[in-house]
Amino acid sequence: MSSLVVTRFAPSPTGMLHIGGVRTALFAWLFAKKNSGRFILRIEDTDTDRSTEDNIRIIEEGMLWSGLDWDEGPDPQHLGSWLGDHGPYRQILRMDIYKSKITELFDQGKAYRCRCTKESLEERRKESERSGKPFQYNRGMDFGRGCRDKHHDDSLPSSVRFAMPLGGDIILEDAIKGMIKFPSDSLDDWIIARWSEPGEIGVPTYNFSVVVDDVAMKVSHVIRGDDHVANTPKQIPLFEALGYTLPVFAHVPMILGKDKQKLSKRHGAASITEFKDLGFLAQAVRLTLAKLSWTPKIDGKVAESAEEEILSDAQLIDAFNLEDIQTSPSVFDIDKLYWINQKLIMNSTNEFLMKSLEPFMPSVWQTQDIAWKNLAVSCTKERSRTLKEMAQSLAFCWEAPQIFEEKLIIKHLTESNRSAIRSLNLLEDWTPQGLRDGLDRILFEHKIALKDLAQALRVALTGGTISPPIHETLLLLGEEEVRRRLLRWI
RNA sequence: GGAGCUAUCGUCUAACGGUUAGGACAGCGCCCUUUCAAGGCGCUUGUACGGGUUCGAAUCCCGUUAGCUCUACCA
Repeated sequence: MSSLVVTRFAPSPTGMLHIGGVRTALFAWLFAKKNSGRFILRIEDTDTDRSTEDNIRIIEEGMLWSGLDWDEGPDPQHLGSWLGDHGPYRQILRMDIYKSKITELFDQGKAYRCRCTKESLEERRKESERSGKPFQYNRGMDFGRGCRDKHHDDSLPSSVRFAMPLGGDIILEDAIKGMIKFPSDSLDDWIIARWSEPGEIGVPTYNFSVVVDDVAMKVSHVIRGDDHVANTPKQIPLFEALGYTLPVFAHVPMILGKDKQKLSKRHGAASITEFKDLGFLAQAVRLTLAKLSWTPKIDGKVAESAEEEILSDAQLIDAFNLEDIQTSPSVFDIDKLYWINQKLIMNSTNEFLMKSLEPFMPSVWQTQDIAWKNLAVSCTKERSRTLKEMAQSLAFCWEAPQIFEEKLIIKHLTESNRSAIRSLNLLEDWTPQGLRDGLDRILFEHKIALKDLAQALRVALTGGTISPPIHETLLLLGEEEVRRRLLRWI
């Protein structure tokens, strides 16, 4: 029995990677890193209707973009092959293992064939509900009416149920939530394998395969969403029936939207791809998510200033521990993400930003020389919350204004400002220093203030009143383009 | 209906049972200023409710209310 920490993220391929899933994965990832353990990505695709290759790809790409790399799981380089020794990491490919475990349970009398049809179950459910009781298979007024003691063989179609303990409590020792007690009689004999033809064992359900896989993959810490708390008392007796020792369970609180409902598309972005397309940095997403329901303590202290809120991955990993995670859910506030993203952009190197900006830029971006890109990035990195905004604030470089608002023309392109613009048009020295001197001279000669000339130039050159500082705006456009755009105003 | 979880500014959160209930985001105001930002300074707003325990409760206990999760041959 090794003491190696192994965590896993086990999403089902539903067509998108949800931000809440990423947060859960992040905690599992941080915990593995913190303890020099291993992190597994496993695909839970026992619901064959929803699981497609494309949907699995979406999960892999989302995880990769988020920077949550896995030690075991699908090999992103080679489709269909696996990283790690406990594969395959798709449940649909592990049927043989599940079936052999179910056979084991049969042999020990801990599982049984159930011939109750959906129709008869539905009828009993209604009967229970009519008398104000919830329906539980082989519990309450349904007790003794099922197949538990009938010892059915597989000669007829059947599903498979797990014989849950009767009476007493099931205790969950949760690393985050503490001890939680569930009365056994609030549960029932649940289905572990779906309906199947005679002689067969059907496709196992989630609660069964998750237990078998977590043990087979030597998962030491099951870190998952709060929505699984109520599943755990079903799973605990199954671990025991299979002779397994229990992993450590840690249920992390949910992430809610502004209306305190589970976060979804209705709240704006919910899938990780949307955050990427909005121009957020993966690190900003990680930091923001990490700080929901968890407060990192650096040297035993929580952040006491804005600067201390901005933490590196290394600091996150170093500070991480399960005990500090909150037990209450938290609302996802995209404003905080915007703020963190902006801070991170400001702190980023120009080189990193140049590269990160590529997907948001027109193709001409790639052909610009390094000095120009450096200038472009350095004069916009403090004025953009996202990469997308950064790209937008540089759009004037390749998009000459087509229309000019009358109001702006009247206000800024006055005769005196235009005469200064005419002088600018005659400037010869377009080196940064030459331009600076030239502008100073023009301001002096025309007796106008920099802010007036700057605004007039912004309108003339970009069609708007917002652009990088005016020297940089001129330099980015370049002598030739500036002259071209000034033509109609002189 | 049953089982479970949760409850501090609008949001994220801090607070050995003793603090003027602290910080961050957002909002607002002022300063700086070449537009927009960034930066600086300041302000507004909070312990869900009701009972206990205690010299003393945001903190411990009970109840209420509200929200969420599970209650599937979904995961």
